[in-house]
Amino acid sequence: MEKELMTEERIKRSARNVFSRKGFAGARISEIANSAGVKNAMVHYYFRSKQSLFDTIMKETVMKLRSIINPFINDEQTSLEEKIDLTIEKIHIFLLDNQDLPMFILNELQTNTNPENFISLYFNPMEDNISNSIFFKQMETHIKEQKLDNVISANHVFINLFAMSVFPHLSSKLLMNLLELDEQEYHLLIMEGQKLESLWIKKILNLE
Amino acid sequence: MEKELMTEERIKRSARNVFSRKGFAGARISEIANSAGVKNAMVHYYFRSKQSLFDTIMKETVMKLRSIINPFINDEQTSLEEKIDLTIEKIHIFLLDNQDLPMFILNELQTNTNPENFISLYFNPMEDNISNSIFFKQMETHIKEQKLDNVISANHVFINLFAMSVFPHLSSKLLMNLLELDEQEYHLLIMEGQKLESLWIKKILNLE
DNA sequence: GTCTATAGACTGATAGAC
DNA sequence: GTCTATCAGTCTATAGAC
Repeated sequence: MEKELMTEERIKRSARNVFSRKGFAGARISEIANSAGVKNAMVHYYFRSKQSLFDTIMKETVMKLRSIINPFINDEQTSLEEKIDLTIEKIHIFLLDNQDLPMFILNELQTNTNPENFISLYFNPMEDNISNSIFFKQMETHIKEQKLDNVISANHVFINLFAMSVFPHLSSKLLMNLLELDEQEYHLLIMEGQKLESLWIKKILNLE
Repeated sequence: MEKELMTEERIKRSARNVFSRKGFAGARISEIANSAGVKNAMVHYYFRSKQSLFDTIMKETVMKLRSIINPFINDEQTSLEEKIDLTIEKIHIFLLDNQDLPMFILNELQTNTNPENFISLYFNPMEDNISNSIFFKQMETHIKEQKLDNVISANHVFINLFAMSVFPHLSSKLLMNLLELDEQEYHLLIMEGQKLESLWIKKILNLE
């Protein structure tokens, strides 16, 4: 029983790693098994098939992301300003620990012939719908109050908020090369960037 | 001779499509061949192997992107302001015609065990190095003149400029779902976003 | 639960006729 | 240049011993 949980968890950890580096099609059961220190058959014993192992991993990962984001996105107590800071900070912290996650999600989304089904499989259309969140409504209200609504919409702000927080992690390898930075320098740049992004989004919104 | 070029071009067009949707590992020679209206053996006749077909496509695509970006990145005549507008505009136009390109490049970069080799295979470290471009130097000079250099660096601006122009295309499917927009609405949003991004980058830099 | 052995299906690549 | 046929290798998945 003790060992059972150990093995299952080791396989999942290895699978997270291999799937996010190679994608579903490129991942090999043998690599997942080897890297977990077990034989191929064990992977099938615990998860039946490659596809169901993948689904398990993906569901858990998205769930973890949702559990971090959703609570304060819908918190009525915090201000728009606080939410902006928090979102950017939480996303950065999460992605530093899960560097491969954005590619993991986007990659399989792209590969899938039916993206709508894929998204509805892992996301909850009611809870995860940003347009219905308190955050979104606060943003809309602010834009109207500041009379910015003839130039921007909440959608624009959200897209660029995600762009600025996610893209640096997503394209780290390419950017490190194009900007000629080593891993440490780039890491430092991302940390500095976090504060700047908050500042910029607020500047765009005439906040503070 | 006439037919030779036709077939070769049809295979490449089909390969571009399949590779960017499925990635290298997920792509099938048979799908590329079928979609091009030829038999499997023809793909090998013209391109010898799956890998060399992929390399050909990737090289051509990156070359096309470079040929669009590099000329005005290093144009001494245009101002910093003009370069910002132009970069954002050119990237948007290019990505509208090549929606799958960012994933195509990033995906295979991630998959590769040795990203440095991959990048040096398709990019030219001398010409494509942003840090050495006129654009980058103009940016640095401006930041110093405006005494912004204690808060931002040219690197930050470039990362976010790319983030804002590329990310909306990269994550279109996910964002359309999370924001509850159909293809037309999202397309309109991206077009509006283009002007805003130029404005925002300039606002950040105290330009105009 | 874990192992070895192997089935069964698929895929990239080549040979050879036309 | 284009086709059919087929090989050789790889990979997922299962059967069965322990």
